[in-house]
Amino acid sequence: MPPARKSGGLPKTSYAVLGLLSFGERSGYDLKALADYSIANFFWSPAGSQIYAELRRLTYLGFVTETMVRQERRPDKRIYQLTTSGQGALSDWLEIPEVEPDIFKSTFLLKIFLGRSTQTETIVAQVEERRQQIEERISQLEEKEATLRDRPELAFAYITLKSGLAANRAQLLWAEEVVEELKMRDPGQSYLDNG
Amino acid sequence: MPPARKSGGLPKTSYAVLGLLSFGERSGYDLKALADYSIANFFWSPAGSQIYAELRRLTYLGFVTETMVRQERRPDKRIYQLTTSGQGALSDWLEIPEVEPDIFKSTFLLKIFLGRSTQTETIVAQVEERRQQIEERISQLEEKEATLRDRPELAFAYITLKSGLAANRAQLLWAEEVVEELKMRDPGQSYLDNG
DNA sequence: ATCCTCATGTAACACGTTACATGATTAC
DNA sequence: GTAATCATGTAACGTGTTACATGAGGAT
Repeated sequence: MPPARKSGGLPKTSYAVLGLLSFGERSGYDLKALADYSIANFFWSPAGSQIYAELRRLTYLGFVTETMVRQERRPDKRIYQLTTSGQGALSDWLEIPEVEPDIFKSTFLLKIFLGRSTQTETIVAQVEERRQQIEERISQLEEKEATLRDRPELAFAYITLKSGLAANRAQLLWAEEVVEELKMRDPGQSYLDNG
Repeated sequence: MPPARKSGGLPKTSYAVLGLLSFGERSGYDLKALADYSIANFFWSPAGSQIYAELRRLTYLGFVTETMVRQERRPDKRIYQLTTSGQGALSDWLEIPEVEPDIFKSTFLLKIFLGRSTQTETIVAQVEERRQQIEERISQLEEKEATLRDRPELAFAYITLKSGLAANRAQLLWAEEVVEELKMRDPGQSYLDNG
């Protein structure tokens, strides 16, 4: 049995799984693939083992049902589908008006923040690498955008993708500005004062 | 004794503490306050208890030294300062060229993504509330920006703050677009098809 | 031959949070 | 009087990751 939660609903992860199952029944394995494809960028790219644990919890709670499917050329699998109760839990949650703040954690920005403890070139190099990563990211998202545009049944996926694009484009501009400014301000010198 | 790490350096949290101590010696209590003020937005707003645990680990590792300070009108406290070894660990880490991806997790975007399982008005309302939150956020950051501008000793703090501003401004535009589009596309109707 | 995909899971661990405890001083 | 600040910590818990195990089928 899963640990009882003290108060206030399931962990967000559970709702993510319920939400993915609202698009149709799936195995744990397929759910992992779907999560990686759809919500990994802004929410969750789960470890395989966690998906299976989560599905056991949801089964125990009666929010999904498990169906064993025997296969011959592939390992047997368990298919999960939302119950009415699970659908209810999902839409109840979606309707909670409170908007929680995002979780954002950037080791990269921490390093920048601590920049005075290294040479400026080190920082510049890292911002430049970050800039390249962002460019690749943007290319990927733009490809995905093309496949989502003009498909009204995927409108909400499109909207969240747009958010990612906006964020990355803003950070691209930021990175370019920073590189220029640091290169100008300090052409080859280090701060290592401390105290 | 703290658990030995299997490989490859300390947790990022340790470097955050080392980094904050590079600005000067501090008590656990003061470190928490400093973290909340400086790096909370892009990295870390630690629980009090975690700071103290982290300081014990860093002491054990020889990266900081602990000095007991007796006080009369306040509880006694322990002041921590970086050792040479700690400074070395910090700058070694800063110089690692690998740029790790940010961690981003948005329950808000998950709800948007699952929007077809509720009424559109519910989604619109949440995006509108988010928009307001972002506006407040931007105001706070702009205030901070004013205090940081033209203070070259805080240049790196200024740069990270700019990143936050850019991100929030981009999300503000996104939110405004989304609200308009959803209101136009669907003036008061719900999708609840499933399967 | 070797690797990847499909498919599910166990065990151990690390990180971080919450709740709780203590207790004096200072500000409203 | 009540609350906030200063100051440090313990205990319990929940989440998520990593490493590992198994094993057949299909691709290169």
